[in-house]
Amino acid sequence: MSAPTRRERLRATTLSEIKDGARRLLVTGGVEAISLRAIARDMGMTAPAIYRYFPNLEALVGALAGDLYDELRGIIEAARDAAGGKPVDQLTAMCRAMRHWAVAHPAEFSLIFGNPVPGVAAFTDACADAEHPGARFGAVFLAPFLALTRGAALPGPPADVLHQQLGCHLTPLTAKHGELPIEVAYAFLSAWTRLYGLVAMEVFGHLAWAVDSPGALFETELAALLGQLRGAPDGGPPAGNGDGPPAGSARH
Amino acid sequence: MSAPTRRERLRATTLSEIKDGARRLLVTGGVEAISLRAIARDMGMTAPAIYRYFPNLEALVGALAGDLYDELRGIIEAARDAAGGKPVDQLTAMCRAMRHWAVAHPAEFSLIFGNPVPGVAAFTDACADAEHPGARFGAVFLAPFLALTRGAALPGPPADVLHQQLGCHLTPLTAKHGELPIEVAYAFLSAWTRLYGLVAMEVFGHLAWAVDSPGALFETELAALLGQLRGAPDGGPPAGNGDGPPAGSARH
DNA sequence: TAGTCATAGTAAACGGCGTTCACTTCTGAG
DNA sequence: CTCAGAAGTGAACGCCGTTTACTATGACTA
Repeated sequence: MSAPTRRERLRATTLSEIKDGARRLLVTGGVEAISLRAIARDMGMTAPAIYRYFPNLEALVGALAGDLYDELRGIIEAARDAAGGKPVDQLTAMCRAMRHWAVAHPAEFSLIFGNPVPGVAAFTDACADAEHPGARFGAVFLAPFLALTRGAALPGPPADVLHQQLGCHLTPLTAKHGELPIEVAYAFLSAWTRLYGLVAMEVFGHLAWAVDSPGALFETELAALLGQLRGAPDGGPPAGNGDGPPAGSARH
Repeated sequence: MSAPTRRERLRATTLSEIKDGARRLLVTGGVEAISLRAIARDMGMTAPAIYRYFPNLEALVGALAGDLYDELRGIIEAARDAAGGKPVDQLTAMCRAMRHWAVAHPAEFSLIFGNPVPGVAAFTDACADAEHPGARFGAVFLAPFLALTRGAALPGPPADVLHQQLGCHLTPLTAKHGELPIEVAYAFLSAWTRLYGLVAMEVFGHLAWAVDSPGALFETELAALLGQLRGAPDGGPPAGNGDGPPAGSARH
């Protein structure tokens, strides 16, 4: 298994060249610009040859989405590892890395976090249990979140109200991560949807009518969110020691 | 100007028939399923005839997006008007109406609130100042929001910190609505992005890995959000007197 | 009423697309 | 050396958006 044959090497390079071409088209023209004929043309091939590597266009787009999930997850994990040991700094760096990647790669972000595209939807549904890419994302954010909120007075309704309102509707989340207190699970989902809403609205252009520099709004919102989690009175910034600007004006 | 000629009447009906067909295709197959040839086929026409009504496919999709904006805005305004005079009840009803429409019409929601689609992006950029559809949406939510938060102790950083961090980056929003205190503008944007993130994640299927009944999470989150705005200690539900379920399990 | 003219529609065509099928070339294992 | 299978080609089918030339017809005017 150690020595790949010559054919296997050629196949691997061709496969990655196909996905590189697909991503180039995605970046320049959006999802609908990805076409087998254009990819093959850029490679000096003909379109039917791609069918030796993917059963159809949708499967190619799905595989591309999977690669993008892994890429973003790696970036976020790297930001976490470079942020020191304090959970609040780790979470801050991870959220900033997420936004930074999304703003720098809007087409890629749209592919994996926007409208379900046929290929991506199939890819998302196919691995719905343990290896779901969204679930792995959640797990990455969940660990420092748990560390941060351990023993803290979380915002939101008290546990009994949560049990009454949410009941067992969070089982898909709690079943994956052992015994997760319901107030922690709720606080995590609340924070995750807040982060998503902020980043997605910026990337999709739905914030341009109201905000001049979305980066500033993001930093303010991030500070408020992490401050609320720690029970702070919504005060100062969360120790922006890492790479991101504590109160800057990120450029798009 | 009162009596439209026969030709004008025919033209109007044909135009709405075209948009009806486009919407039908949008609902059944997503944005990429909208095709001039399919619309014309359903109408018993040929595709080039549609060019008498729209310069190209993108313009048709943009017009459809504009209609959907108006439809959703009308529904939200109706929910507001049916919710009585208390701002908190109005906001509750409006948020519920927004989610209800989004869940009931995922394709339409995706078209106007998801990834920028060529035609929709052009439509969105074209009227970027006063008549921006997102801006009119914001205005609809802004009025009861202002009434609710008047004199209340808003969550989030104090005004001086906001001035330092956000500075004049909120001018696109404040310039449209007179003198808007910066803490109100920030609280409004924070609430709006939270609502968007919650609804968009549910509609796009990005919440299925964690939550069983997104409706329950929505109700909990909505109660917490409105409770925070009123300065309440994150307690009881916000007087669900209207139509929506106070703690129900909305079906998808 | 007869004439004119813009309007609404058609048919044909062009290029691009995903996908299939028959066919050729070439690699690598026995 | 042989040969099965992998990789790639070319042609074709049906779909698509869009353009062009052309026709019928409703509406206004002399």
